[in-house]
Amino acid sequence: MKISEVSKKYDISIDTLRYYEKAGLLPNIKKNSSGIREYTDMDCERVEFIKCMRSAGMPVERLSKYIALCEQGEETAEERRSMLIQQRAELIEKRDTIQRSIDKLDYKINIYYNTLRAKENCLHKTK
Amino acid sequence: MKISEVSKKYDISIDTLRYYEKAGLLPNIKKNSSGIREYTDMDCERVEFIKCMRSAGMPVERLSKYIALCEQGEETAEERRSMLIQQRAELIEKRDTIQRSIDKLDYKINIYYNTLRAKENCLHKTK
DNA sequence: GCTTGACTTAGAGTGGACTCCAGAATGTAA
DNA sequence: TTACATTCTGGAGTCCACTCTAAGTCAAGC
Repeated sequence: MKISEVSKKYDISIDTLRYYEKAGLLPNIKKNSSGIREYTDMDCERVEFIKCMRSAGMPVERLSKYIALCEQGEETAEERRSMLIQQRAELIEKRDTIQRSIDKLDYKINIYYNTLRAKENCLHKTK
Repeated sequence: MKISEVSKKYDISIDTLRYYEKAGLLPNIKKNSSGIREYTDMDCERVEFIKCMRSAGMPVERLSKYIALCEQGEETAEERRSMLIQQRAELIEKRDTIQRSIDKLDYKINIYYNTLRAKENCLHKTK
């Protein structure tokens, strides 16, 4: 796949794909004789994983470190696994923080609702 | 309350508190005769709300707009409410995105677990 | 052969949210 | 009263994650 196809498939800009590559998130992308990138299926899977992690806010640098470990082979499996566990813990924290905001918003939205209804009610009565 | 106390209470840096003020998130902070800020209980409540929303990623600019509406009085209640509803929807989206990442991580962590266990098992047998 | 469009690079620019700094004034404790 | 901490202001600097620009290469179609 060429870069524009990958870009469309995953809805990630071409610039961003090249940026990720420079940042070490997509090592070893093959290029044809005239220097044009050719993404393999494995590259695409990686793009998908990156997209998923980035959308949850995992920093590019940490992702880069994780992928570097992947490239080093089996002996880094344990370390990679513990990175993922760590990341998972952070995301759970983040999710819960967001949930608390949602709860606060629900509370406030309800107050507005009651206030506005009370007002309307009041208008009704004075009619 | 003085700025350093507010800073400690909510774990927000003094610089950030002043930055929020400049950005319109904390309008009308009173200052004493020598120009030193004195935060009222209402200011503090606002700081807490800001902290909650910011920790969930609500942009400073939107927060600033919301607070400006608050300052305009009752006739903006409807608009404020719909801003909160909108924000709530975005946070639910965000929370779900993070959940999908967590699910993906769970899946991967499990694969590592199985792989590592299989390896260990193998070592056991060859002993 | 020439244009068009997709690709390449290195490097500069942007936006958001802080974070730090210099220099001045004010407050507090020994 | 001397020293040290805290506050103030305006503005500069930083970090992250892109995003854009300029200048160039290459393949396909007319």
